[in-house]
Order: sequence, then structure tokens, then C-alpha cells
Amino acid sequence: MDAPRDETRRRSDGEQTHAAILEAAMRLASIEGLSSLTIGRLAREIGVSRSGVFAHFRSKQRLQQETIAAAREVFEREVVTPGLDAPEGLAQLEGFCEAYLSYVEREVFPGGCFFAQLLAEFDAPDGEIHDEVVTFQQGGAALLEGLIATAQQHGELDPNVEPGQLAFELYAALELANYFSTLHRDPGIVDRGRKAVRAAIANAGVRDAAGSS
Amino acid sequence: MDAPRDETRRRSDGEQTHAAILEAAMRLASIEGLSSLTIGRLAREIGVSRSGVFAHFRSKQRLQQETIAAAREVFEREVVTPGLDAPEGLAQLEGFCEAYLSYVEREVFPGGCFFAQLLAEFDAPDGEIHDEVVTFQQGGAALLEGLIATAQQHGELDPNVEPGQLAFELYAALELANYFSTLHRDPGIVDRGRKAVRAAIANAGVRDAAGSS
DNA sequence: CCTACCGATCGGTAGG
DNA sequence: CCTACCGATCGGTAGG
Repeated sequence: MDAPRDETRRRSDGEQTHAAILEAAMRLASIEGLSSLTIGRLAREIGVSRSGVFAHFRSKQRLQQETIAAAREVFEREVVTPGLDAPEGLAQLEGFCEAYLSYVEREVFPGGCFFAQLLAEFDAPDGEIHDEVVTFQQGGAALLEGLIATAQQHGELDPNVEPGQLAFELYAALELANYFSTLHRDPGIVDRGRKAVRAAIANAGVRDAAGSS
Repeated sequence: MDAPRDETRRRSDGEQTHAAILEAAMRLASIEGLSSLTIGRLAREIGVSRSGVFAHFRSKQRLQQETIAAAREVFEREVVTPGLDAPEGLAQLEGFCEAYLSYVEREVFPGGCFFAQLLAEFDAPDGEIHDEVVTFQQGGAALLEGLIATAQQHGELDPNVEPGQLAFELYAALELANYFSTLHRDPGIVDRGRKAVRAAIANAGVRDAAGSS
């Protein structure tokens, strides 16, 4: 009992502060954008001096990059992992979409999906963050396309449907559900996204063996 | 010929500068966001002093509001007016969606749709601009719903389809076409939006007299 | 993790 | 439309 209890706080104080800074940075960035993050603002939020924050990162650029990396872990934990839990095929495709919508609905980030914010913020400006957003977006699209192709191989979706096109339609429903539920402070709007996902998937169902005529 | 030629430049120099500032403000805001607009940045862009810019507006808030108003006029001229040109009914609904997609494709704003940028930037933060974005978004949704309802009355769309739901699906396709084409610097992606619009509308066609069973 | 500092820039004002 | 200025804040550095 009085053995080294370091296990209850395995992290050093420095590591705890580091994590607390990133936690606040993700929250703030989801609301006001990664560009609006300032070291002074974070310092006030955490209750340390500006240099105290700065010491943990050596530039604002690194702070931004570490914030993105931390958000990626949250996304992995809250969306990707639970979203792929269902058995391969159509169920997994539906499960992934539902995992994203649930993540929006539960308001994991107070300003809505961190990466939807990042997409709109860095779609136009050139730079390293833009490139990271491109990579993240392509990863998400590739994941959806893979799930669609697998469902087609299982005979659960029309094989004539182009995976890239259906992925676009699902992606669109997920993203807009995020923006609208945040804008209207109404997680109930996520249901519109659910119906849109259902409609797009149903429209690509095997029932109508669509011909390209 | 040598009569007062004021008509060739009806605007006073002051009015011209004012317009030039708003023009630059719209361009910059579409790329980096309205929050990233600074008076000094605009002054450099236009080639006047910071106070020279400031004199035209009396606060940054007014600059932002006038920039939004100017962008609204562009949107009206480039999307709404041409978009409602087609005859009432399904053609008008399709025409409006096409007008938006064309406006994205033509890169009317260098950073993509000004209001899509504004939606993502001010969906979470409270304030006057947030409220303006809510109003603009509701206007766009109401417009789409009206066009859908009219097409239903003309017997061109399934009357059992909920206008709000179909409007959401179209809105989603339009918005994502904007974000993706900007992100990937590829206006060709707009075609994915076109196909998504066509699919959503076809899915709501009269052919399948969907039962709520 | 702190205080103390750097030059640059912010929104805004005064006075012309 | 200008110069000249205000206090506040920015990212970053020095030195402890």
C-alpha cells in the first residue's frame, strides 16, 4: 500500500501539463480554428505563464502539429475503432457512418468535428497543414471506398455503383450533419445525416440492378 | 464628347477605394477566413495606409459586416439570379443546384464559396456573425425546400418525399463539392457533386411511388 | 516552469 | 486620405 504509488500518476507533472495543453488546444481549435490558437490564450486557459506553455513546444508550428496528432488519436478511438467493429460488408459500411454521426452527436469536440473544421480552414491556404488535411481526407475517402468495394464483393451493393461516387455522397451527408448540428446547436439534426446515409446506401442496393444502358 | 464625363467614373475616388477594399476583403476572407482579415493586411493589398483603410469603416466589426453584405450581392448575382432562370418545377430545382456548382467551378471566389467558408468558421462561436450565418443558411435551405415542394406540386417529384430531407441531401452535395474542389485544387471534382445531385433527385422521382409501409 | 525582455502587429484615436 | 501615436498582444529568446 505504501509502496511507490507512482502508478497512480505514472505521468510526470511535465507530461500532465503537456497533455492538458493539448487537450485545451483541441477544444479551442474545434471551436475557433487552429489559426486562432495563441500561446497566450492557452496559457490563460491552463493557468501557467506564456513561456510555460511555450517551453513544451518550441514553436507555434509544433504546437499546431501536436494538436493535430492528438486529435487524430481521438478520432481513431472515437470513430475508426468502434466504426469498424461490425462484420465485414454492408454492416461495416453502415457501422462506420453511424460511428461518425454518433461522434458528432455526442459532441466529442465542443466545436464539432475537429477535422471538418480543419478541412474548411485549410482547404485554400497552402502549407504543411493543408498537405496534412489532404492526406487525412484521402485516407477517409479511401476507407469508405474500401468498405463499399467489400460490400459489393459480398453481393450486398450493386457492383455497377462507382465506389468513389457513393463515398462522396456518404462523406457529404456526414460532413453536413456535423456543420448543421454545430451551427444550430441541435444534435438532433444528425438524424438528417442518418436518413441521407440510408437513402444513398439504399439507392446503391442490389435490388435495382442498374444498367449503364 | 467633352460634356461632363463623370459617367465614365460615376464613383468618387472614395467610393472606388471603398469598393476596392471590399473586393480584396472578400477574396482574402474566402481563403483565410473572415477572422484572419486585418486592417493592415488589407492596407498593404490596396496600397494605402492602415488609417486610410480604417477611415472607410469605423470598426473592424463594420468592415466584416460590409464584407459579408458585399459577398451576399455576389452570391445573388452569380448563383440565385441565374439559378432561378429556368421554368418553375423540377427544372428550376436542377437549375439552382447547377448554378451553385458552376459558381464553385468558375472559382468566383479564389478560396471557394464565401458562405461555405463562413459556415465552418462561425458554426461554433457565438456572436452577431454566427447569427447572420444561421439566417443565411436557413434562407438557402428554405429556398431549396420551396423549389422541391413546387416540383412536387407539378407532379415531377414523389409527393411522399420530405422536402427538408431532400434539401439536406442536395445541400450536402453542393457543400462538399465546394470543399473538395478547393482542397484538391481541382474544379473537376464538382462533377461528383453533379452526379450526387442527380442521384438524390432521381431517387425522389415519381417513378418509385414509395410507400411509407 | 518563471521573469523580463525583443521587434512586429493588432484595433483604434487624435489631429490634420 | 496622411503621420503619429496609444495600450495590448503576438511569436519567440535569454537566462535562470
